[in-house]
Amino acid sequence: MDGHTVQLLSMSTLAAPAANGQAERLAAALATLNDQQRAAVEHGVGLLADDHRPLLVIAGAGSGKTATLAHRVAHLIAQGADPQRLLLLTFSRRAAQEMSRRAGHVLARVLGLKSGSPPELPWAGTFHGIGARLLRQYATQIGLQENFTIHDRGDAEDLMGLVRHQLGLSSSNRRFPQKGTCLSIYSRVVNTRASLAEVVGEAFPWCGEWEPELKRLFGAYVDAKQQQQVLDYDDLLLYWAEMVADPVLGRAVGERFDHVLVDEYQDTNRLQSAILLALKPDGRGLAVVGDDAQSIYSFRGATVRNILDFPGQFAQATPAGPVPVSARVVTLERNYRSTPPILDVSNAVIAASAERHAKTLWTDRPSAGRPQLVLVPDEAHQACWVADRVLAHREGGLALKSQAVLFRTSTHSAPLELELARRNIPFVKYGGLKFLEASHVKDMLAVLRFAQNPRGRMAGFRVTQLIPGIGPATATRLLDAMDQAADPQAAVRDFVPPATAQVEWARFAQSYEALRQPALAWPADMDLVLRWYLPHLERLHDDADLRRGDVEQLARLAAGYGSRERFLTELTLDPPEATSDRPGPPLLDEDYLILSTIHSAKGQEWTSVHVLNVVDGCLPADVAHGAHALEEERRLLYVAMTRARDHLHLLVPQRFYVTQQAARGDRHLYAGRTRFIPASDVHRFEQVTWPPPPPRAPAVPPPAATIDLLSRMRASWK
DNA sequence: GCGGAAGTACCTGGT
DNA sequence: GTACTTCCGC
Repeated sequence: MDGHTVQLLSMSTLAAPAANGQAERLAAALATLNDQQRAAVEHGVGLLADDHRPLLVIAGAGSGKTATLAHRVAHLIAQGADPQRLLLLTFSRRAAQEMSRRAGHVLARVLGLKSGSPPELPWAGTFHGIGARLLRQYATQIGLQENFTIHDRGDAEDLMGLVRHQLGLSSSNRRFPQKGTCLSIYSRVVNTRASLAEVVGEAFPWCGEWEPELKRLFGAYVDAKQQQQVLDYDDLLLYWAEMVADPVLGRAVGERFDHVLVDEYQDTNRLQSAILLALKPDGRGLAVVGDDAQSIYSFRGATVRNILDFPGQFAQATPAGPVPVSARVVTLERNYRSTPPILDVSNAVIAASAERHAKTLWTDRPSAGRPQLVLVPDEAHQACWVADRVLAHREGGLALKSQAVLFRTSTHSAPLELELARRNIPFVKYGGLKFLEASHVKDMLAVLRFAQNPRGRMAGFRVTQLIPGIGPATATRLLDAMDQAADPQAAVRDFVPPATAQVEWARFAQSYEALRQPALAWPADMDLVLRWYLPHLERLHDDADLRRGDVEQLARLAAGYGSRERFLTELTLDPPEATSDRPGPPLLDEDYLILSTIHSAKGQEWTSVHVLNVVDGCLPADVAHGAHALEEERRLLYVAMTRARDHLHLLVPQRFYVTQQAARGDRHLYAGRTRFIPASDVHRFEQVTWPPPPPRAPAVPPPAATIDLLSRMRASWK
């Protein structure tokens, strides 16, 4: 446990609420809130402590949601709550960091701490991150080994693919769903707690004929994971949910926390709400915050029903038996972020939404110019225009960091990235291709994971095949031998490789032995892995130089973690955003433009926001079929627009080259403005066409002289 | 059984 | 453009 926490604990327990000016500082902090925010902060705390109802805060975009949660945390602790018994859950890593930072800030102020020591909340994190921590702590009670490793999406897909192959479902004359699709179906079943039949019927109707095979596949997939002591992302929630569903363990875990606060509740799924309900069946100490208009993760099984159903889920014990208790609901509608014209267009977009909580944001910010709807010929011009505007804003005194460019799909920013690089405008991109997806990074991590958990076959399979002369068959023979051995390491030592692989095998076995030494002090592991892997990297890749940079970057990253286990877990749950093949992330103190997918932008705000490709086919994405999916696309546009404080620019490229076509293809289509901004709403925008239609070129009279060019051409061959 | 070559189907969002 | 499969020579 770190020093901050201990310090906090003693301060809050020793200090009576009124001591040393704390009450005044708390009152001053609360005075910065509006009535609704204060109601959310004070509910069930201090003088209102006998109100035990759970709390639901419906918080519109820019309504000070994070500030409200942060103040509630500070208020709780100032009133004597133990920070170590406070569980603060978010669904994304970025949101968790922001929440911790903000809460720590308010807390430091209220408790009168020196600004140099920002207090930390030990149990603030994502559902998945907290789940991983709890499962490791209770591993032995639930039949897991403490050294279990975690599969990211790629590993999980590969394992699914392997099992799919083993069951004979992969021969190409059968059109069985791809491994990625299989994993999506499986994941959805787990996260929505629905039956396979329901999920296939509703979300994957084209896979209906394969239901019995899918069931068999998923059973084998679960067996494989258990055999290997690996958990996938879904397991972090599933095992947590199953653990707390047990009355004894559920009570034990639930009683560790006096208060449970959940951010972005509209993006939680059934499994997550089941966890909360099991932790706090009477709702005491439970507070959730969300906005149904910003629900954009239904592809991950999130459901707005969690918010809608929240008020009626709880029962509290009384002498006469359990009595249903309804949640206190507080709605935050006042927007502190955007100018009235931005709010106006955002409200217009979401007003057409089919089903939603009636809620209209208002602000008393002074009015300003209308948002721009910018017509450009194509994506190249779009990139040019955005780069121009970004620079113009910066000339006007607006730092790059206060500006963001948002887009539906990671690839949409490619032309812009080129243009920015060309003009030397630094930027950082969020979302999209990950560092961890590069094959050389995967190789390195697989070695570490194989050392951490010798029963993890995916890691072992990958690593051993790096050795020349060892292919799938030999790798399988090794892993089988390890499976059957009481001591897997002995199986490595005794393994007899094919003759062609002998030298390299010995080199590997030696490194593996060293990596398995308990005395090995992290991050010394990294040096061992590097020494073994670099020769393979050189041999396997033409662009080894570039890749070596990534691998060394990974080694530097490793030094920042306390142990191999921490490194692997944290890296899987919190992957670094970018590979270093691009100009590279600028230093932290530099100024840089933000590029982000709309999904990754949630909860953020910028003074100026550009949204790319606001055309049908991109937003809504053309893969979004069905009314349900379309509504989610609408909310995506709403989320994008409500990120803007002062300037909002929506870009509409008219001609759109079709990606995913043969090289040199020039298929394109003429896209239309997104259907979410109908003609009747266009007047709310300032309309811009760029470049402006060129003025007619003045006619130039042809010169009088003429030459016989054609005969000269013929003459040159004679 | 391995590894390279050739052919083919896919392509969102994030833990 | 990539990832995965099949094919073929060693």
